[in-house]
Amino acid sequence: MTSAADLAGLAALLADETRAGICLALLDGRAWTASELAAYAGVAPSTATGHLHRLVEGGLLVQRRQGRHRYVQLADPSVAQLLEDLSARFEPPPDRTGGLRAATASAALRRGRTCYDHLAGRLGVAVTEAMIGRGLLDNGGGFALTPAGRSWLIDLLGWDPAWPRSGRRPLVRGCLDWTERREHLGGLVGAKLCERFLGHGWVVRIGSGRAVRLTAAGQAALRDQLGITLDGEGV
Amino acid sequence: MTSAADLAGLAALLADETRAGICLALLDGRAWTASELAAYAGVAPSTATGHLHRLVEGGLLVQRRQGRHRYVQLADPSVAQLLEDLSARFEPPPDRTGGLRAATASAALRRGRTCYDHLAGRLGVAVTEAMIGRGLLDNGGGFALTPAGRSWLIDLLGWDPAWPRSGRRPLVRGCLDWTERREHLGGLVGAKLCERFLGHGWVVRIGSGRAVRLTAAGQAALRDQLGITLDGEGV
DNA sequence: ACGATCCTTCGGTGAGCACCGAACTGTCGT
DNA sequence: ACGACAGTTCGGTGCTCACCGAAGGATCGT
Repeated sequence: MTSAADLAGLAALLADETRAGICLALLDGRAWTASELAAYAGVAPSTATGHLHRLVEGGLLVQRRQGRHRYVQLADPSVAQLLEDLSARFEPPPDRTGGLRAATASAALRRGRTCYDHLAGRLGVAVTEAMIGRGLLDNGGGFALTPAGRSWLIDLLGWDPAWPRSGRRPLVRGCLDWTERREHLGGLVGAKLCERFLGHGWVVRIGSGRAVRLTAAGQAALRDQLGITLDGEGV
Repeated sequence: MTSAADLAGLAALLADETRAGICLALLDGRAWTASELAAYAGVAPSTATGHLHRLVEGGLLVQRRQGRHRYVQLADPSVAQLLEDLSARFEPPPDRTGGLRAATASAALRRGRTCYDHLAGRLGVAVTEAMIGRGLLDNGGGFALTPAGRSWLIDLLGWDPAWPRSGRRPLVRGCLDWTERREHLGGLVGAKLCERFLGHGWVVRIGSGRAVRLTAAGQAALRDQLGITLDGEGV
């Protein structure tokens, strides 16, 4: 028997626009630092500290301290699921053939989607895993780029990851995928890859959401570049 | 793209303990009057009025005016789903074998569960439908008990529904089942039946949530008493 | 050792809001 | 027509809480 106080307490965590914004930002699966989130939400660092404490206390977020940084992240794929369920009430009505459409929409999301600015879902995970051994090193809990990976990226993107970078965003970063329960590739390289995939029409967005579909050109490119075969399909 | 303000606004509706309690009460699918809810939540009628306005405005509840009464009800099965998703975070962890377990858990809920204090799901609907024509009258949108139904209950429960009752809770009441999209039996009789089913071990709770499972004894009882056959199973 | 950076703790301020009682409107029963 | 009852509107009160700036760790780079 769940008490009303429990439910109210959980809801109160999301009832503030700043905290809600923080949670939505974290929906990308990345771990953000406290000040990144403060800047993103447009509040003072001291204010963000308080919010993060409440969210961690409430079990929605987990934190990891690393030197003088405090990284926070959604606690659990179920939290992401919850946030997406809540957000789903605002998306344009799924309408038309109701249940079926909803089911195929969620299937499409599992198949492929953007996560923040990189690829996720089965597509994102497949690309990531194909890159492992082709230039991406998976050293348990983190990714790294080998020289071979660097030249592969230069060939594919015409972009050298070793170029001096402005921001401090890491080149490669693991990002937990909550439909696949595996990591996919985030970070600057993940974003560049996604940009190129979209730019070349290898994947196209389905509607206005985050779901993407692999095109025929994309299938060919994946076969040539990474030696993997995926069917685009569906809807 | 869902804005943080939307999410915060939705969450704020549930972030108050009184409103949360009202929504949980309405999880039984019944339509309550404003003063019933005020009494239930322990606040003044004027306070309840305000809360109900906000909840209706926010789309979580719908209202129906009938004479001097104002009946409110969850707007939609998806609202009930949302409330259950949120509440699920407080039930002891379903754990073990993760994803599969989650799928079977939701299947178990569809199969049989308690709804407030009576039976719901396929089990609840099957029992209700078997009782129709055996003493339960379905006069479109409401149930009523015939004399035959009364003696059936006396035989089965050793409890006479015609006894003077303390509260004002109706004897029988239809309760919309959002997995079956049919009505099942609520009210005092529904509660007594559920109590007896549990007390006799005809159904047992699965874990500590609301899901229940029909036992072998329960299958026999349903066959003898109502002439229906259901398989218990799963998990 | 030094300053820069990240984060935290601590008052203080202001707005929002949950609550009530009292007065009012509408509906029902007799 | 009358009182009883369901619900509403309207001030007024008090608490919670989001926010900031200033000051104080803690850690990093040099």
